[in-house]
Amino acid sequence: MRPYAHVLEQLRGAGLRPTRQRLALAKLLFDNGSRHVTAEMLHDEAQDASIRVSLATVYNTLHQFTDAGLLREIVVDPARSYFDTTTHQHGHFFHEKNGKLEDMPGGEVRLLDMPAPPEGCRITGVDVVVRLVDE
Amino acid sequence: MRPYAHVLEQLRGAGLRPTRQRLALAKLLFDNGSRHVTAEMLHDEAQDASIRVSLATVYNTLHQFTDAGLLREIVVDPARSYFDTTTHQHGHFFHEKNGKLEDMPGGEVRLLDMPAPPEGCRITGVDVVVRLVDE
DNA sequence: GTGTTTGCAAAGTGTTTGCAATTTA
DNA sequence: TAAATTGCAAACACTTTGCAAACAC
Repeated sequence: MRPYAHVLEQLRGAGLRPTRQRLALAKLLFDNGSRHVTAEMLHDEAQDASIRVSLATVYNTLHQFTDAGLLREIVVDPARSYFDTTTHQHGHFFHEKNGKLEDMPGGEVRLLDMPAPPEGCRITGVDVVVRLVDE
Repeated sequence: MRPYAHVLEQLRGAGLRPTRQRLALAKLLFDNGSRHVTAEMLHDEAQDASIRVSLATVYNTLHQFTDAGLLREIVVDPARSYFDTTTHQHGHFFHEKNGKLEDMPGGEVRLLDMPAPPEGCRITGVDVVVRLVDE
């Protein structure tokens, strides 16, 4: 459980007003441990919790939180964007059958023999996705 | 340069007739070394080479080639799908600025301390993408 | 009050699909 | 000739945008 004040602080730091919608979405995202959500999943969840918020605002909020460093966008599925509440470097298991995404246990993933990046380029992130099917 | 007969063979093996469109696209894809293309890129290229082929057919062909094991789909950009002519396991550098994708040199990427997949699951692929920006 | 944020509906983007015409074997 | 393939345009799913109304400070 992340302390609630932390989010308020981060929002302020990013110049984002703590509106009803943003606070409610932050609560859903950060009060339930490590999470991996799509815009639609979060929107449905808000509806279920009787939080009135439009899908457009959910999209905006997810991107604003990502820009503020509260979320990390994970690209695994060409059809939709996932957002991860765990922002430090770590790998993922992706279940192709049902679209479920989960953190790989065991902390940071390290690569053996990582080549140097091309001349003049800086690494902004290393994504490791292990794709799974039921057997 | 992959021998041309190889593609014909693979197409036949997958039950795909070697049509004018498929052969022309195969030529563009496999006669120029390691390539990373989107449907639109390949379509434009075909146009430039005066090959009449519709975008829908390019999409179909890319997926048929992928199912036949001639291509590998790489998910790096929520906005579009990339297809890689190198099908064995290897990592990628992705230039966020211009959307260029390139193979990481040095052969297969190995992960340190890879945790076992969840119970009852089989690994179908390991994707490693290093994201880059110019500095 | 002033500037930000929201919600709606419309527009946008990449991709897929239905179906008649064409092509392959 | 029978079955597969193509091309077009329409349909699709997800995401973004324009703008008036609502809200935060």
